[in-house]
Amino acid sequence: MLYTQDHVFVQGDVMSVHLQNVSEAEPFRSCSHEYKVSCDTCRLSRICLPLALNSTDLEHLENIIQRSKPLQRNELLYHEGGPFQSIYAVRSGAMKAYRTTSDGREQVTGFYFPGEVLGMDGISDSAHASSARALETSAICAIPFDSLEKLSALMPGLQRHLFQLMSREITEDQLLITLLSKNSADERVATLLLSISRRNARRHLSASQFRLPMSRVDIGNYLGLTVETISRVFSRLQKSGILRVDNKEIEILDQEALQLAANIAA
Amino acid sequence: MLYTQDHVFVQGDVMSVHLQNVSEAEPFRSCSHEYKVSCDTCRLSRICLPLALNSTDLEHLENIIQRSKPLQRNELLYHEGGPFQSIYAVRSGAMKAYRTTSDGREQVTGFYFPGEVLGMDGISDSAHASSARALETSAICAIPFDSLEKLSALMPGLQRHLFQLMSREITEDQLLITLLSKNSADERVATLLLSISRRNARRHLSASQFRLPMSRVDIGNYLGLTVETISRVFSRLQKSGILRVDNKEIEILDQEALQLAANIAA
DNA sequence: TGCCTCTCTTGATCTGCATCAAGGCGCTGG
DNA sequence: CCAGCGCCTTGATGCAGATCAAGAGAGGCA
Repeated sequence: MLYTQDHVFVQGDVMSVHLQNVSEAEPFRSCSHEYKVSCDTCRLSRICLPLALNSTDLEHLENIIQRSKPLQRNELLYHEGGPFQSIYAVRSGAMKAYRTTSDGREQVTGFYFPGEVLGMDGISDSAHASSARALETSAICAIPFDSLEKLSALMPGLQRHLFQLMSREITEDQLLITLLSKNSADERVATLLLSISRRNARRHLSASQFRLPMSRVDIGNYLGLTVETISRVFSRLQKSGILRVDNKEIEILDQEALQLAANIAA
Repeated sequence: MLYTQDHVFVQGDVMSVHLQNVSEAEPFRSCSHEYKVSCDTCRLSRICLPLALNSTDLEHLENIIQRSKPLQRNELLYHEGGPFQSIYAVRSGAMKAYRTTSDGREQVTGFYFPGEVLGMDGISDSAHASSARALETSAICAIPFDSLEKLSALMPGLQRHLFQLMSREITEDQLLITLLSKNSADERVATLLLSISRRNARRHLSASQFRLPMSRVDIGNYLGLTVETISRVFSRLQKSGILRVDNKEIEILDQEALQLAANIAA
């Protein structure tokens, strides 16, 4: 129905095709020279792995990280039920994670920007509990989890960092739960915009002007609202002078008013 | 949270004793002989600590676990913003976890029954991101996290179980997100009842008859609904012959119909 | 024993968002 | 260049659940 459109159109088939073809299906298995990047030259390392790792430790970590050619828009990174092997760090682009309900609808559970890590929900039973798809062309680092486990037993800082990363994911999910349970449509949208704004700032990008990588459908899905409502909220916020909206281009004109509109805990 | 029924759990339910002395403020700081219990005699160990730990490992784990006198109904176990020191396993009774929004309202983020572990949201920044309160008289095992970290670096099985435990929490939060975002009042309530039923079954209690430890207010809060709606849904489910409701006593008369009413992915 | 308070239930009404419907804009490919 | 399809916007209407209101139980305590 409403939410199925971009989902019906491909996935399953494309994925199974990919699964037959080694290089496509397991893009991270063979990392070629061309995508070689190292953590210590990565501009995101401060965000992505803010470990107090010494250089030998960092080298060990780098040795297990795999990179592949970038994912194109709408390409799947992993899918629900598929074998869990790695967690993933976004290097560039943007991803969405979602699960599919029994009646075939999607629930978007999160958006992931450069420096952020996804895929940790697959650890508990060795299968991914959600799917992840590129919202635009995206470069991803895959970190094989079994190697990571072994390494982190040897490197206390890494172990702690992993626990913290997962704990943060829990905290953020709880914030979303609260948002869905207690806040109005306007508040939800305002909160999402502020979240994106903050995450941009963390990467030294503009906190007030950015392009949304996701569609209105995805936003609505994530926030438990319909496309129409998202569209109306954007119009409303624009009319009241808080935002300038031009399709996916957003400019926050009045940060304080937006914060007020979000009306949530810190 | 929802859907926890058949997972593998980790931790420690059980436990041992020790500690130095007691105060109301830090109930676990001090604990005495009287609360001595050991993991290997705990009826919940299969649920709480299904580790393939050998007896030496188990002994090590037990040595770090602290127990105190039971919490009374409405007593706080930890509170939002308070220093994070331990994660907690419920031995008996029931707990709720919740966060407080900026405008002072509560959002219940989970209910925890014997054998289940809570408090992991505090790891990321050394302060609890939520509060936890006893719904009834409850016995709790505290597991100091720094000791647990050190132990788990030495015991690969323990490390893995911790990762799995946290991953499971993420997965369950995502199911709640989906429930709040996509399901009707009836579906939400039915899903919660089924979740509680399954978790009872896991502890070899009746899956069809039980007493809800939480109030209608807490249920509504957790499910993003008002008390009145919860009450009406209970009445409706009773009228249709699916439940027998007598205040907090619930009997599931038609499991299949309830499952149908829940209408969610497995 | 009876009062007080807290929790739950039920009814009446209101409202925010979903749903239904229609049209516009901006790609992309012929 | 236009056709067609995604994607977005806007308007009209409907409905699930919130809100408001009023009692009824049930437990704690004097």
